[in-house]
Amino acid sequence: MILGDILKTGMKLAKFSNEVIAKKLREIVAAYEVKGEDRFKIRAYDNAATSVEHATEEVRDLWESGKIKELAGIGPAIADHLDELFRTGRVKHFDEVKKGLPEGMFEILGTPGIGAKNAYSLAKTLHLRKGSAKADLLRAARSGKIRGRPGFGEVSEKAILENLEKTKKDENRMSLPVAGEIARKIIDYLKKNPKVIHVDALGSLRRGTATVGDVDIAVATSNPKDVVAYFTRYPEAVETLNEGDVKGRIVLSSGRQIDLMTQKPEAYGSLLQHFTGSKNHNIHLRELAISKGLSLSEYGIRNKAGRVERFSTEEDFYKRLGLDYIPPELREDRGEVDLAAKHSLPDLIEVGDIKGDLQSHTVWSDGRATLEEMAARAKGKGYEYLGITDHQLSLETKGITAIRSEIKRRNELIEQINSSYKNFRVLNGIEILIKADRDLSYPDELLQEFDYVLAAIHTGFNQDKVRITQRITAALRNPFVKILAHPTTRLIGRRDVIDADWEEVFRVCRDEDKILEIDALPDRLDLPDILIQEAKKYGIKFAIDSDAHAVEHLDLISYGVTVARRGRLSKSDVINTLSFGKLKEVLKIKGR
DNA sequence: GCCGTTTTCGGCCCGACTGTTTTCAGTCG
Repeated sequence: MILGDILKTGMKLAKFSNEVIAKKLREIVAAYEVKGEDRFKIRAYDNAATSVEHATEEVRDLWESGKIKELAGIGPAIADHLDELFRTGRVKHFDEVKKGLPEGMFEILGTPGIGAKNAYSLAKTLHLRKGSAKADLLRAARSGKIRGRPGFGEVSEKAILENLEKTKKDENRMSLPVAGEIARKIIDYLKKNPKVIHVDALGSLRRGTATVGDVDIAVATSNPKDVVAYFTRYPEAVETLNEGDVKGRIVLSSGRQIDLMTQKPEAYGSLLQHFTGSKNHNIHLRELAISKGLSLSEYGIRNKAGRVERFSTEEDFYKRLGLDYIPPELREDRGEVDLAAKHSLPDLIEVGDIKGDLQSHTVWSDGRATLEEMAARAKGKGYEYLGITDHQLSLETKGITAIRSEIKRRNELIEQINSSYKNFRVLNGIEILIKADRDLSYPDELLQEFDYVLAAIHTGFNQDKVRITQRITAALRNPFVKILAHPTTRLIGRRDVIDADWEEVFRVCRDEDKILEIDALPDRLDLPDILIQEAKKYGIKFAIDSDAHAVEHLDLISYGVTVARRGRLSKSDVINTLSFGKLKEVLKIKGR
C-alpha cells in the first residue's frame, strides 16, 4: 500500500519519512524548473531536499520538538509548508505549484537522464497517466514512440528504456542503512518487552547485501503469542496483516511490510539460520545434510532416528553439520560451505580494525564541514589519521600558480592542526578526475605536491569497454596516483557499474602496486563484493573509505567494512588497518 | 527561498558531458 492510499483510507496519520519529504520537495523543484521560476528559489528547494535526505534525524521528530529550522536550508517558508504537511497531510502551496502540470511527470522524475524539462515534455506529449506513468513510458520506449520528439533521438530512447527497466527491477529494494534503521527501531521496541529474550534482523539485511528487499525480524521467546501481539502494537504500524500464534505481519506508514517470526529459545538458532539464508546457501546445506542422513528445516535437524534436534545457537547448528560457524555475510553459496568444512574460512575484518580514513571532503570542495571539524571527529573515533581528499580546483579558470599557492596554504593549515594533536595526523590528499580523454585533470607537477592521490571517474560512464579500461589503467600507471577511488562508479539503483575489463584493471593494479578503494557510501558500496573477492586473488590491497562529505558520514565506514567482509577480506588486506607509520610506507608519504 | 564575523538586503558555482542541435539545452555533480 502506498502513502496516498493510507491517507485516503483514513488510517492513522502517516508519519512522513525523510525520503517522502525529500521527494515532495524535489517535485516542487521540478515544477518550478518547468515553470521557469527564479533559479535561486529553485536552488533553495533543492538545497532543502538535499538537507532532508542527509538529515541524521527524522524531520518529523525535529518538527515535533520545534527544531525544524535547525536543519540547514530550511527557512521560514519551507518550515511553514512542512508544518502544514505534518498537521494536515498536504500542502496547499505545493498543490498550486504543481497545478497545470501533468501528474505523470512526477512519477518519471529521478529516472537517470530524465530531469524536469524532459519529464514534463514526455508526460505531456505521450499522455503519461497518473499511477502508471513509468509503465506508459516504458511501453512508448519499446515501441519507438520517443525518438523523433523534440530533443529525443534513438540514443536517448534506448537510454530511457534501459534505465526504466533497471529501476523497475530495483524500485522496491531499500538501501542498507534505510533497512537497517527500520530494523533498529523495531528491535529497540521489541527489546523493551521482557518476554523477548533475543531479537535479530533476518535475511539480506543480516547478510549485509547492498540492497534489501524486506525487513524480517526474529525473536526468541517462551511466550510467542504475547510477543506477536506486542509487535502488532508497534507505534509506527498503520495496519496488521497477520497476527498468529507464532508469527505476525504489520505495515508501516511507508507501506513497508514487516514480518516477525518467533521461536522458543532452545530452537532459536535454527530459526535464525533458516531465515537468514541465502536461499542458495541453505540449499547447499540441505544437500550436505542429506549426504549425512540428516534433514534440515527452520525447526532443527531431523536425524536418522527421525527425531528433530534443536539448536539454541547457529554455532551449534553449523557444528552439528561438521562445519565452522559461517558469518552471515558469507552465506551466498560461493564456496563458503566447503571452506567451513575444511576449517579454512577467512578471518574477516571488523570495524574495530580500522585505524583511519583515506577519502573525505571538506568545505574546500563539496563537503559540509571544515577541516578542523572533520579532524576532530576522526580523532574522536579513535583514528590515527584522516586523509582529506577534496576535489581539484579548475586548472582552466584558476591557473597553475593560484592552485599551487592554494595547496601550500592547505599544507600550512594541516601542519598547524597536526601540531595541535598527539598521535593523530591529517594527510593532504586529492581526488582527481580521470577525464574522458583519459588524461588526469592535474599535471604531475601539481600531483606531486600532495601526500597521495586518489583517481576517479566522474564522467563519460557510457564509453565502451576498451576506452574505459584504458582510462583506468592509464591512471593507475601514473606514478603519483596511489588509490583508484570507487572503481566501478555504480550508484545503487541508479547507475550501473561501468563496463571495464576488470581482470586487466586488476593486473595493472597489482603490477603498479596500487590500492583499490572500497567506498562505504551506502549508495555506492564500491567495489562490489564479488569484484573484491576477485581482486583479492591478485594479491591487491584495499582501502575502506567513508567518502565523507560531513562529520557524521565518517561513521558510514561500517557499511564499507560489511562489503569488505562479503568480499572475504581480512584485516591484513586493508591498508587503513595499519598504524600511521606503516601506512606512510605503503603510500610512500614523506614528512608528516 | 535561504542566509549572515559582509546580518534584514543582496548575493546565491558553474564546468563537463551528452545528444541533439547547427550553436545549444538539459542533466549531473
